[in-house]
Formats: sequence, C-alpha cells, structure tokens
Amino acid sequence: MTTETTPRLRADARRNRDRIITAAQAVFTERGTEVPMEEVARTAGVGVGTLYRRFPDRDSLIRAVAHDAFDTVLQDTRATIEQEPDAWRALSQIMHRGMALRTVVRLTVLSTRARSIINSDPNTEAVNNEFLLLVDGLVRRAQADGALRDDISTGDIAVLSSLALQGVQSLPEELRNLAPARYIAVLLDGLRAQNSRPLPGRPITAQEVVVRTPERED
Amino acid sequence: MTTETTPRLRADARRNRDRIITAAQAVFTERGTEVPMEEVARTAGVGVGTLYRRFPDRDSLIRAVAHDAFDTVLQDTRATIEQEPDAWRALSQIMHRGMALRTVVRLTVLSTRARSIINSDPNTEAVNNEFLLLVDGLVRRAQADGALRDDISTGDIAVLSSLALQGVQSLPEELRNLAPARYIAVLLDGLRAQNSRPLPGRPITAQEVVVRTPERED
Amino acid sequence: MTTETTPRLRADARRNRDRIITAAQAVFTERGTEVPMEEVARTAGVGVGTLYRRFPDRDSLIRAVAHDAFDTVLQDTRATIEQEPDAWRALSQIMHRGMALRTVVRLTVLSTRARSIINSDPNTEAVNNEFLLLVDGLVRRAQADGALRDDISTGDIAVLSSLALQGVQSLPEELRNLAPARYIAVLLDGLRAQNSRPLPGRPITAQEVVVRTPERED
Amino acid sequence: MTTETTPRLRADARRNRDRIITAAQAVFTERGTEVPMEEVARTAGVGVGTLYRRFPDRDSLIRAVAHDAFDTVLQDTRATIEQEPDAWRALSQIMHRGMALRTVVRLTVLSTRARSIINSDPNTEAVNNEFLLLVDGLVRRAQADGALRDDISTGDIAVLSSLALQGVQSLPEELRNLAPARYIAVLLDGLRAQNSRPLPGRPITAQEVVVRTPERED
DNA sequence: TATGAATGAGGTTTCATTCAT
DNA sequence: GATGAATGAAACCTCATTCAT
Repeated sequence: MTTETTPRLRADARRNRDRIITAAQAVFTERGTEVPMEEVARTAGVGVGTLYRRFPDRDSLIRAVAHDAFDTVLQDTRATIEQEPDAWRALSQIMHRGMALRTVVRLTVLSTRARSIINSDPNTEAVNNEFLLLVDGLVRRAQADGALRDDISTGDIAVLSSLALQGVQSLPEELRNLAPARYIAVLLDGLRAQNSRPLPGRPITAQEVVVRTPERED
Repeated sequence: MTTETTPRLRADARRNRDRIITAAQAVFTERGTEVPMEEVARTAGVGVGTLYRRFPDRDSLIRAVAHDAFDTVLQDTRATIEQEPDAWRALSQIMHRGMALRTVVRLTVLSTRARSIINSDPNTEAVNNEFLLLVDGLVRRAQADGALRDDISTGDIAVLSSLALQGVQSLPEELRNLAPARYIAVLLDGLRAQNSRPLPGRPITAQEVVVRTPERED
Repeated sequence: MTTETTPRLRADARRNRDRIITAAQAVFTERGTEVPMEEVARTAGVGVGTLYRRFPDRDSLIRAVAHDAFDTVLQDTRATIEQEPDAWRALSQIMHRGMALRTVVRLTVLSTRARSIINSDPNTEAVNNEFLLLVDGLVRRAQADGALRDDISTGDIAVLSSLALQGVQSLPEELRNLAPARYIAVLLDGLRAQNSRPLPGRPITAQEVVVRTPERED
Repeated sequence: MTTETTPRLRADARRNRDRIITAAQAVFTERGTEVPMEEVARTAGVGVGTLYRRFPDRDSLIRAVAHDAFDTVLQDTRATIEQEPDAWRALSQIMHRGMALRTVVRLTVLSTRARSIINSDPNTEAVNNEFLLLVDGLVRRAQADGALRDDISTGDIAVLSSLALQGVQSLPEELRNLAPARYIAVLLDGLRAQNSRPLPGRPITAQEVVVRTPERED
C-alpha cells in the first residue's frame, strides 16, 4: 500500500483502509468490479459501514485500488530501469513482472466502468502517464539498439502485456500461474527485431491507450 | 445463426429467436453477460416476455449464444482447412478470422459464469471439442513441417488467440479493429520455429483448456 | 354441465366450452382459483386463445364454473327432496352428497375473490338462493319433527357442511375421500335434537351466508 | 412471539423481526400466503429490504410464522392440561381456544405450499408432534372415561377442529367470531360417547395428519 | 375458429447507500 | 469510529391478456 494524499489517519483507521484496499484488489481481480460491497467488506473483515466511511462509494474504492496498483507498478518499473542498463532486458523484465499488474489489467481491460473512473482521476492518470513515459523511453532505446522491431510502439506493448498477463481463470490451478510467463515469452519472441514479418496497421502510441470515453457499465 | 435442436417453431417465432441471439451476442460482447435482460430484449426489438418465453433464464440464453458462436467458428475452421493445404497458413488464417471468435472469447475468457454454463452444456462441449481437434491436427502438422515451434501446444494457441482477439474497448474506435490483427501477427512471429528462445513451463494441451470448474459469478 | 344462458353455439364450440369448465373445475378445486390460465387451457386440451374466446377473463370463467356447480347441487337437492319424504333423512343425504359441492366450497369458502365474483352474479345468486330456500324448508320440517336441534338454522348448516366437505389435501390419498363422510356423520350426530347442550351465540340464517362484500384478493 | 433459535439480534432488529411475524400472521390469515411481500412489509411498517434481510424468501417467512403459531398452541395446550384434570373438559377447552390456531389452520389446511414448507421443517414438525402427542393423551383418557366416542381418533379431532375454527370470511363481521364457537360446540356434541351412530370409515390417527407431500402451489 | 406467440404490468428479490446503536 | 440494520431503487421473472398466423 502506498502513501496517499489522504489527510492523517489514526493508526487503526489507516490499518482498516489498507485492509480494505487489499481485499478489494483481491476480490475485484477474482470476481470483477461489480461484486457486492458487502463482500468486499466481509473479505476485509470490516462492516460495510466502515467501508463506506473510508470510501464514500464504489467508484472511489475502484479509484483507490487502481491508484495503488498503478503506483506499485511505477515503483517497480523505476527500480528495474535503474538496475538494468539494457533496454530490451529491462522491458522484458517489466513485462514479466506480472502480478503487480494483474489488478490494473482487470480494471482497465475488462471493466468499462473502471476505465472511465480511472481516466477521470487526475491523480491516477499522472501516475499512469509517468509509467508510460518510462516504458516509452525503453521502447525507443530498445529499437535504437536494434533489439525491438520498429513497427511497434509503446501502446502496442502496453496492450499486449496486459492481455498476456490477464491470465485465464478457466485453466486448471496448476497452469494458471504458468501461462502468463509463457505468453509473455512468446510475445517477446514476436517482438524481436529479427523476426519481422511486417505488421498490419500502424503502431499504437502511448497516448492512444489512455482514453476518457465515459462509457456504460461492464 | 445455425440450425438448432429446437422442435419446430412458427416462422415468426423462429425469426424472433434469431434476432434475440444476434442481439444477445452483440450486447454480451459489448457489455458483458450481466447486462439487464431488458436491454437484450430492447436491442432485439422484442418485449422481455418474448425473450423469457424463448430462453427461460439468463443461463439458457448464454448457452444458446455460446453454442451458436462455437458452431460458427467450427464451420469456419472446417472451410479454411479444406481450402488451405499448408498447415501453418491455415492456422494463421484461423487465428486471424477473429470476429467470429469475439463472442466466444468474451464468454469464456471473461465471464466465470459463462464458462461454467458452457462447460456443463454437452451440446456446446461437443462442438468445442471438435474445433480443438481440428486445430490440434493443424498444430501437429505445422510442427512436423518445421513451421511452428515445438515447445507449444494447441491449448496455448487457443488461449493466446483468444487473448489477442479479445480486443480492447479502451482504444479509440479507429484502432479497435486494427489492434487484433496486429497482435495476432506479433504472436505468429513469436510462434515461428526459428525464433525459439525456449519457453518457460510446459505446453498446454487442448484438453487442458476445457474446464468444468463450477465457480461463482463474474 | 348444465344449460346456460349463452346464445347457440356450434357443436364443437359447445364441446370446447364444456371441456374448459370441467377442466377449470378440477384445477380450481385442486390448486385454487389463481392458477395460471395456461394451465387451465392445457388441462382442457385447448390453447389459451380458445379459452379467452369463450371466457373473456378469469372472472367470467370463475363465474361460469360456480354457476355450473351451484346448478348441479340444486338439481341434486330437488331430486333428493322429491324422493325422500323424511326431512332429517333428506337433509342427511344432501349433506353427504359431497362431491358435487366440493368446487362450490373451494370457491366460496376459500377464495375471497371467487366469493365476490359469485355474489355479484345475479344469475348464480338466484340459483344459490333457491337452493338455500329448499334447505331452509327441510331444516324447519326437521325441527318440527323433533329430529333437528332448535338452536341452529340453515346458515349454520350450510357453513358446517361446506367446512366438513371441504376436504383436507394434507391427508394421505386413501383417507381423503373417507374423511368428509366421517365428519358429516359426526356433525349429524351433533345436530340431532337429543344431544342438545345449548349452543353459544345465535342461529345463523340462510340470508346471512350470502354476502356481497367486494373484498380483496385471496 | 416465542423464543427462537435465532443467534442474537440487536434490540431493534429483534423488534422488527417480531413485528414482521405478527404482521405476516395477520396478513396470511386474512388473505392467504400469496400476498405480495410488499404488503407484509407495509403492514409491519418496515421496508421490503428489511423483510428480506430477516427472511430471505417467502418460504422462510411462512416457516417462521408457522413455527411461532404451533409453538403458541403448544404452550396453550400444556397450560390447559395442567389446570384441567378432566380429559373431556380439557379437550373441549383446547378445541375452543381457537384464535391461536387460526393461523396454523389457514396455513396447513388451505395452502398446499405452506403445508409442504412446514412438513419439511424439522423444527416445526417437532413442535407439532409434541402437540399431537398431548392431544392423543387426552383423547385416550376421555375415551377411557366414557366421555368421548370410541370410533374416533386424534387425527379426526385435529382435522375437525381446524375446519371448525377456520372461520368463514363470507359471514358478516358480527358472526365471524361467533361462528367457530358454535361449530366447535356442535362438534363436541357429535363427539360425545352417548350419541354414537357408528361412523363410516375408520379412525384417523395422529400420525396420519402429518404429511410430507411435496406438492405444488396453492 | 383455434392456436400459440408477443406484450407489458406487477410481484419478487438484490444490493448500494444511509443511519441508528 | 465501527457496526450492522433499514431503506428503496432497479433488476429479475411470471403471467393475464391481446393479436398475428
């Protein structure tokens, strides 16, 4: 759980807040963002009342969960870049670090609602943009190095990774954690410069993956 | 719309049935399997009553939509195999023919509920199994031809294609149809025999992607 | 089925009408007057359309069933009186002739709705009144004969018989037909002049059991 | 309202629960077990939500009402037996104490649904069985005393009393409360040993009036 | 005329959110 | 501050009735 822009909270209140976000993250990832609020509360081990005191409505909870997840990913990405000077390898690692992203993916790829909530939250958007900026740097460097194919851009990579990481509930338990790693690996093979059968369409940039469409529920 | 096991319906009833399935397919794909039934009915241009007369509950509607979609995919696959003797190319085409699969993907990848409904419908399962069998044949042939990497199996390909085809709502309209084609292409590049950085884990077979987990709601 | 005030009907229409009344009688007796109209139609072996062509709404069906039943009872009563000169014995027989009354009882004792429908049907009311008049004659004669206790009147007897005849669904099949006969017999024993522990309250007359309260649903 | 097997409820919740049962009892007795839940809620002065929180569906409400009513009857019966050493007189009193039984009667005699619900509730069945056991004791004693006719058994008496107590909605207000007392009295006269014209059929025992028929709606 | 399909009003049930304890 | 009870709006589903075939 990362430091938030929330005032100062009493220790126990703080603890409750964290338990709720953790629970919401798990429940949202598992069963979607439409689960009954009672269920989130139960999972967090608090009463609904407490949940609502902390997050006045579902949207604000989704927002908090998203912000927290994006933030974690951002930290992670920063650390990786710092430690790995090779752009391609840094990119690979980031794409593989899956789990931290799972929640974001469920939130952004699967739920129209979550998407529009997130997109209208300047707080989260800032974090997200900074993350995309970092990846964008890696992408350009990797392409300059001749490691990454040229007909691709940051947006493509963001979408592809999220898809691969999304995971597939329908696989047997044993494979559920295995699969994402395999698919990221296949993708990486497909992304290498030397494999290039030219791609159809045109590169999707970082800017293009952030939308603000205020669409309906998912 | 494919011929169903339904008794015989009066012409108008038949027409309505088809309109409902078409509408449900669109709406489910667009907004998930939990949309209000009223909305499905409205989209189909019929009253709720009619919807319920034809499909006594949501599950039975999902089942019908799934069966129909699987069936379409199966026809498609058969036709492709017949016309394209080269296994790799046939596989590529099948993976690209996207749209027909979109609904199935939304249903199976995204909705726990749909999954468990489909898995308990022998009718649909049969169709699905036949489809996987055909793909399995192609996969083996393509591997024997040295076109497809060896450390992959039919299950992987099924999952990967569905992920890539799933499409991403958050992209701007213009890109929404473009993206899947690009990602399938990247994947195919990643799947070629010559690119093989060995993959982690082990191949996921056709059998493994069919589950019967009777899980909770999505 | 008795002759009705309905115009002249084609033979097959007539037949349908009768089948519907018979079916409705059975179904109403078995499951109450609120059964789905479809079920009445199905039992009668006709489509709902036909049912509605004959009886434009549920009320009119209830009315027809009630009239038919009352009428049957009336015929029966007349015949009994003609053949049995002894008032007490005639009364006993009438009270025992149960089955014909079953439907009326379900309709009048159990369903507020049926009651108010029947009570606002002059046609049926006439038949009912005539029946009560006949019974009233027997009651007075039996009392004059010293066979029937004095502190009782026709209304009491009507109510008591209907209660006893009502039958009890919850009894095992074998007893279901047995029970009414027993209870009528107990009642008759209780009604004999010689047993008289004086009754509380006052006699309930024939007039009092016909109400026109337009009450709510049952 | 009697003490229930419910965990422990907050004072206000407890109060609401009781109000709901009381209201349901009244409304069920008055208009049958199929009244809109909204109406039960309105009568109890709570929102539907509250009703559903306490009783997740109609069945569970019916069950609670039935249990409560049976329990009241049981208490009553125990008290009567304790205070009245003469079996016949105790039996008479029990049969007369009507009102407490009214609800049970409506529930068991009139509604197929209620019957099957009650019969599948071990909780209620236990209470009911204990009640029948007590009555059975009285019946045997009264017969040994030569006060009660011999060709009758507990089941008959249970059924007869419920019928007589059932009351008749169609009577004018003034008579509605009067009638049951009269009919119980007639019955008692019919049940006395000295009046015995032998009854048709055979005695219906206590065991026979408890059924488990899982029948359809009423 | 008979049929069974279509409609929509109304009852049922769930759950987000508010509020008393 | 935390809890869980109460509320009511909104979704679900059934069925009386109408109407095309």
